[in-house]
Amino acid sequence: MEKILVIEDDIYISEMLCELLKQHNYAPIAAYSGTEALLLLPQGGFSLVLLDLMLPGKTGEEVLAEIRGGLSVPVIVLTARTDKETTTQLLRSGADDYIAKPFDNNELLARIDVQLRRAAPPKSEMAQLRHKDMVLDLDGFDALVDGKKAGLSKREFEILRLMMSHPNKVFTKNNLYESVWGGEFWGDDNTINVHISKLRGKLHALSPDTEYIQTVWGIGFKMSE
Amino acid sequence: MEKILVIEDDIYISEMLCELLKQHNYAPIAAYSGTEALLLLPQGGFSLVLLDLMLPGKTGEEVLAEIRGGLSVPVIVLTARTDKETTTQLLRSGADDYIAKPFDNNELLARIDVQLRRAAPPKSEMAQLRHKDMVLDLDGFDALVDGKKAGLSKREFEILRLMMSHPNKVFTKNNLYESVWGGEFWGDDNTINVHISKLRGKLHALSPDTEYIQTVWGIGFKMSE
DNA sequence: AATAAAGTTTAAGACTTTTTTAAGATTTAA
DNA sequence: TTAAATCTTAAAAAAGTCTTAAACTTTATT
Repeated sequence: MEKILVIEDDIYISEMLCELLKQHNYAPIAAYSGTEALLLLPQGGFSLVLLDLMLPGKTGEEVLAEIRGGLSVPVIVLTARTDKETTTQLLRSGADDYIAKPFDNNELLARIDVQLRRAAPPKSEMAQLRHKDMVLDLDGFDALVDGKKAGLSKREFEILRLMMSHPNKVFTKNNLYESVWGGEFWGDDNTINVHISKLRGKLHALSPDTEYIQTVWGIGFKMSE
Repeated sequence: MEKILVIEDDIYISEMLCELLKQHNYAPIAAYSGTEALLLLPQGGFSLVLLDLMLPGKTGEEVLAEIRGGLSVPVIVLTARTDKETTTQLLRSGADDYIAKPFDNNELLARIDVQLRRAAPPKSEMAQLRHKDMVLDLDGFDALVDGKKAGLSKREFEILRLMMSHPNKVFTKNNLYESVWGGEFWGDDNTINVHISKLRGKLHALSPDTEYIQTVWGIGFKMSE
């Protein structure tokens, strides 16, 4: 969950902000002065800073300058002054965005979204397949359930990739053998069964109550409904 | 010089924009319709898009959707509608920022600045990649662990640079060979293994207890978790 | 309910891939 | 041109995966 530092001296506004952020699944941390903010910031872990301009201790401008001196966290400034002079100056001095007080909750959330999306390391590719709560990471060659890795072997991964790219198809052993092993299927082969078993075992370890691979008796296997 | 695509059907505004951009050392390219923009975009090279919402051919919203479908170029929308509804929707649907028409030149320039700064991380930061306690110094062509140099060879450095720029991806030997050696991979080649081994040896000398490069059996290598 | 057929699981050995070492070939730098 | 560094090849050792086989379980059929 993304930690957001809320730098705002007005307790009423601060609480309102934190409440709003919590409701939208962020983890807000409140700082009530510029100095307090500068104490909290180096401990890191913040994905974004919401900064009120008028602060006791240090002004928002000073805080902004110090943040920009050493950190790359995105900063959205809350300001009552919306004249072009001020806002332009703000953007120039390192703010990533600003929003006028009083602000609209949805616009604030949208702007937070944009900054977080921007700041997030550019995911090289969203190369992934999904099935229920499992993600098959095609770059990482592994399956994940809420971030936990299954540790698939190559064959296991390839079976899953094949099946997940056609989630409604039932794969015969013949199908699987030809795609994954790349040869013709010799009827009396138990290899696939063993691999499916291992695969289920690894997925089961991540999420004991979910069935991912379904047996279709007399035919083969498919991804569960 | 940064190329900026100006998508605006009003010739007067378009020229004014291009003139402003030229004066500030950008290279503006004008598109006078959504369809024209979509023809120009794939040819790439644009650092930023200025998008008017009301367009002939395709609406701005459609153009925005198509851009977001495949490109990561930042988009600033020019809009006359500034109600929260519209602007929030814009940001949600992939715009990076918007500016109200008629706009203030300085504010526009500031916002362009912000987006370009965001899109192209500052070079000082670009000049290094980090992984655990190791820093890959792209200027110095070497890896460092608390200031100590690994003394990488060219190939070793390039392997590490490739892998560290996609820290979650598993690189097959094919991947590595094609990127680092620049040719096609000849399956029975042990060269990469030897280089990885040497590389690990040098990193190990700097930090004996840290694993930097992880083997993914049957597939390839990746940066360790 | 008994039987046959199909699927599942386990464990051990076969097999493949990776690691390491060392020597020879090639490239780079002085 | 020579010396040094780097790269490639080769081979043996180490590590991990895959297949086989056998015992067990579930499902379908008579």
